[in-house]
Amino acid sequence: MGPIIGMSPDKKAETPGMQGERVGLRGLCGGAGTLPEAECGAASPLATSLDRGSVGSGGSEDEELTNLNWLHENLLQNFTLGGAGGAQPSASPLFDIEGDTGAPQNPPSSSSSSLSQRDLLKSKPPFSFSLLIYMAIEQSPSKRLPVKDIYGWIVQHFPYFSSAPTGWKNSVRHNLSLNKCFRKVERSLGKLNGKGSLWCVDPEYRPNLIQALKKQHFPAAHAFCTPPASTPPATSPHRHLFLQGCSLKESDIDAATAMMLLNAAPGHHHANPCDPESPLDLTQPDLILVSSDPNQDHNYSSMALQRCSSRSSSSSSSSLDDGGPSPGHARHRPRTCRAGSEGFHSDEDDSDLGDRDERGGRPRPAPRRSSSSVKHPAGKRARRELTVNPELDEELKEAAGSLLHLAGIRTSMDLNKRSAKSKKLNRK
DNA sequence: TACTTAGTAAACAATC
DNA sequence: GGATTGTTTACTAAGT
Repeated sequence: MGPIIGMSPDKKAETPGMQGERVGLRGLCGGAGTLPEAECGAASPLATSLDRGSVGSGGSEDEELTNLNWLHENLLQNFTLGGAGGAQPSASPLFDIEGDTGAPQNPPSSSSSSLSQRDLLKSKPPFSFSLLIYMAIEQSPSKRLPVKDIYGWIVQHFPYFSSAPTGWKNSVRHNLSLNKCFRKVERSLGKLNGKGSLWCVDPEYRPNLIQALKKQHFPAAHAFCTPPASTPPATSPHRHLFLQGCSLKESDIDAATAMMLLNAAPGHHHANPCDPESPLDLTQPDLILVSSDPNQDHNYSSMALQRCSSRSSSSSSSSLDDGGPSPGHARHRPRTCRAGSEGFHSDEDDSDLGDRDERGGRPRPAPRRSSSSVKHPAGKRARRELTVNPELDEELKEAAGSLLHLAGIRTSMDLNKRSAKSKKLNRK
């Protein structure tokens, strides 16, 4: 292989702006809201999660309300710039968020922004490819997508990629292959057309991705509670965002996140881990592994949060690393375990030989390059024993109960308690 | 400075 | 045969 010129000149050129964009987009929190379904579900050919929730398993009310959708509907949409009066159907989150001010360095009231909407459309999204893929998959009704549809989703929601060199597709595939968060699912036998496999989010890593999204955006939401020197003009979309952001306390945001995490807690080892219709049961304590309390957050170090302040996208993904199911392994990884999006990898995976067979079913040929480095199979599909801290678990359950109570939701756990209580009363 | 992570480019094989 | 998909390696940039 010849010398690789890291990035093409044009991409290098856009990099400096990226930083600013990312800073600004962290401010969007809407971005969080930008789990695109929040504002563009109507425009998307893909069903919204709400639709899925109601259609999917025909689950109970609890199930629906404790779903990720709950967050979208009750919190994240509040951040959506275009939320009031209907979002622009085809607008990308980026577009929505940046609105007419664009330059994050400028306060919302600034009218000196030189970024036109066209420029914004050409701006690179503030999300890592991992998150983009995650969002795309999560948006799909079946929670699994072929690569092609992932491309499509990304292009649809981030017009930047429609005009970008096709290298990003390579990056997407690269991410899918290397990222442990994504699993390949063979198409059904009666597949109609198309080649390749379907990709889904590994439930085990879903909390990591959610956490990454959260960390990428929620701090920014908090930031919006600090009014700029001058009040945004009434017509500014940022005003909406600003006001909405102020209406939410950080605790509320954490609460929502906790619910997300509860909903997506690892350990949901369904018969088919990628089966979106497999119900989640909040009453199973072992499923709750992630705390909403930063102090209890063993998966995501505060360091990752700090990183988030300066490098949104990267930090979010790096936090995934930190937050891998094997806390404590994230750091001091041997450099041999590297490449692209291996941020989700952990050490034990590196020793997981035969992993590829499980994933793709295709035996890997001998390394093309006679490099001296030891080959480390991706080990992406390694399964780990998830240990649950009982205390943490209990706290989580309590927190979850409180959150659900605040949200007017009764978990089945709660209901069980109540029923038990009523039984006691009845006995008396 | 060393390390980590994300992104990119490229090569290659398999599949459609 | 060409396009697409999936995997892997190598490298750069940026952050810690």
